[in-house]
Amino acid sequence: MTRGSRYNRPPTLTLRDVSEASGVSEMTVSRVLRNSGDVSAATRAKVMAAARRLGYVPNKIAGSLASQQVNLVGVIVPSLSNMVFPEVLTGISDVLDATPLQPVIGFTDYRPEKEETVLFEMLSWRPSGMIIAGLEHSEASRRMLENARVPVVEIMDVDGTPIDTAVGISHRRAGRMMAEALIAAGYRRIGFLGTKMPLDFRARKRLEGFRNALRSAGLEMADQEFYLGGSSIAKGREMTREILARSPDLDFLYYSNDMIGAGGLLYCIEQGFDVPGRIGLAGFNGLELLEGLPRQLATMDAERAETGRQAARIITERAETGNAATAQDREKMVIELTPTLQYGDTLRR
Amino acid sequence: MTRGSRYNRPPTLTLRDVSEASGVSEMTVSRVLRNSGDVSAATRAKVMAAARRLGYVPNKIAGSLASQQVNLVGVIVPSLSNMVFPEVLTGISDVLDATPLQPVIGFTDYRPEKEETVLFEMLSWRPSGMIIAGLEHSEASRRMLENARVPVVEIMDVDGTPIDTAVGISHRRAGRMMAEALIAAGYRRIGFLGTKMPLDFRARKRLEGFRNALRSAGLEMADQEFYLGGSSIAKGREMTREILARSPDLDFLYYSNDMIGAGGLLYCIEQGFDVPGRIGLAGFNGLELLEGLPRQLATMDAERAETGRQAARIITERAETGNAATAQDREKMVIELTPTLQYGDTLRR
DNA sequence: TTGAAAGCGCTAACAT
DNA sequence: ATGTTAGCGCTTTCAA
Repeated sequence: MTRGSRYNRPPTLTLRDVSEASGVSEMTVSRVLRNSGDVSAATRAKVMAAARRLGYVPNKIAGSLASQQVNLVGVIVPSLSNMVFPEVLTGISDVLDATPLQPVIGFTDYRPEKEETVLFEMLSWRPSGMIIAGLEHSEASRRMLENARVPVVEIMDVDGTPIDTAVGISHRRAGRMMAEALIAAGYRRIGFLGTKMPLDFRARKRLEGFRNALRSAGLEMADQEFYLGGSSIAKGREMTREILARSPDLDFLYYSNDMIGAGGLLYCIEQGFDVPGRIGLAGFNGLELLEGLPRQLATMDAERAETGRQAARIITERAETGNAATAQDREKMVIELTPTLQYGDTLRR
Repeated sequence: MTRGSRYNRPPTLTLRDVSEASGVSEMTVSRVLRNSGDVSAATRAKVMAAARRLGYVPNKIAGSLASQQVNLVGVIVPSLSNMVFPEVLTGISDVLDATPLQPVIGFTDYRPEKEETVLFEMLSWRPSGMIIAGLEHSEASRRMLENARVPVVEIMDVDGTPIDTAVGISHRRAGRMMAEALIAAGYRRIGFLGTKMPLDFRARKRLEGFRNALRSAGLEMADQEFYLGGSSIAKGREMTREILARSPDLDFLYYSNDMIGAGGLLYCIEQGFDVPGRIGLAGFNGLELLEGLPRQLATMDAERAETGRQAARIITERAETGNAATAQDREKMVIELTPTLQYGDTLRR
């Protein structure tokens, strides 16, 4: 049977082609192309020339099957739309770029079923590690991650029990910190504006932490406004109008993200409100992209790039030391990063 | 030699484990798990139960090697940071989600060498298709794409010769359209503000088209300002201050993207300029996220999501009809989408 | 409807 | 420094 005859598809080049073209055995060609083992400079040159001339591209499918090594790291995040995940991915890339590992990205759209599908799909490629947003997963997803025999890093949340390792900020603490800051600044009639999305656990935890801190200070949330769909400046503007129409005496508005916070800020400025005197405002995320607004919104930076970098580093280290250290035989580890409060121009000190 | 003994790594489950657990041959297990061929309901049930119980995850590496089919589509874009590529990716995902194909994303950071590396890496996985931003590639990259024997769709630009198929808007035409609109509106002293990045070919083509249209109308660009680094509202504000300090008589500012355009808009409003009377402004991209600013910036929408959808559709169709139709034996095809001019509140009609 | 055999393209392990 | 052999886990093909 001649090569390729099993399929009615034109075969791409193989090691064998390079071997024939260079007069060097397949095995040695393989060694040259992987920079592995001792190969004389002369043969190396012959092989490289032949490979380049033919335009040979190695087949990683075959290579990975043979070596039982796949230099991919699965990364699962909710979406790209809200600006926060691109920064995490950048952090991950920055670290992996210096290694043989390559990130492969998947999206859940905040839907557990989709997370399950994407995860199954990724694990079927036998990656060297998994980085996944959040600590809340379906039972099936947890089991898959536990059985996968690869290092697993859950990112952007540490409020809960990780499968293996978690890196990120505590959103409960972030909410609490913001509440404490604005109480200290003397604000008392506090409103909250945020997403209705029941599956954004991190937003929910921030709200919980915020509310608990208010209670500890003997305060209650005075009013709140929830919305569906994507965050935008326009949405924040509209919601702010509504909550203030209903509760004109609010003296602080806490937004679940900077995008809607920016809308609120623009609205308040237009209305001529004294910010931060008559009313204070704060968002969450520390979006650089909003710098340059007429005033700087108070916010809390979530250490996104650093989270990505640390997660990638953990995977890299463990992938190097062999796959001995996996979810099974390793103690759970939590790395909590500390968010920074930025007062900006919308929160009195 | 017992299974796995070649490696000192604990093996994950294989078909053979499911076969043994269910008392059905490996081959039939494979058929069940792929929904292929005729299998009796009884055996199917047995197999599914065993697979689920064991938590079996198929090994796509092995499967793809055997079947010579890889259900991956490589997608290469410059970056995620500037908001435009996430939308393209969303369009691609929307279409691929209904197929067995999965996107795999790579970034070039606008660097041809990195594009080359990423492309080589991707092709080594033998994907079913490639989607890549732009028409400008290094010689090596072009050759790789030509020899890859997979459908190739170049996106977001049609000003040039595609390797195989191109989908997107003409940036030259976009620049020209904007120039014609503002000339028709009576603006005459025109300034340009944009990125210095020599490798952002699309931004450059827009500028070329814009300039050519000015010349056709007997006008010259009155002043221009270039910057390095990422686009932000703050940057746009700063640049606008500078260009107007230097050339106070400008009556129109054309920004190479909406982000810096937004900064310019905020600056002009603050300065109390009559926009669009005394001075008109326009950006490029149609970023939804900026809706909600005090005024709506004139812009031109680049059909990003639609570009992604069409590209994905092309790959899907060709992947189905077998790999016969590849870059080699197919005529080059260009699909030009038409951008829409949005006047907003900053461009007189 | 089910099974057995061969082989996808490469690399680990073991010669030489 | 180079070559030989076996096999990675699955699917195609062919036989029963």
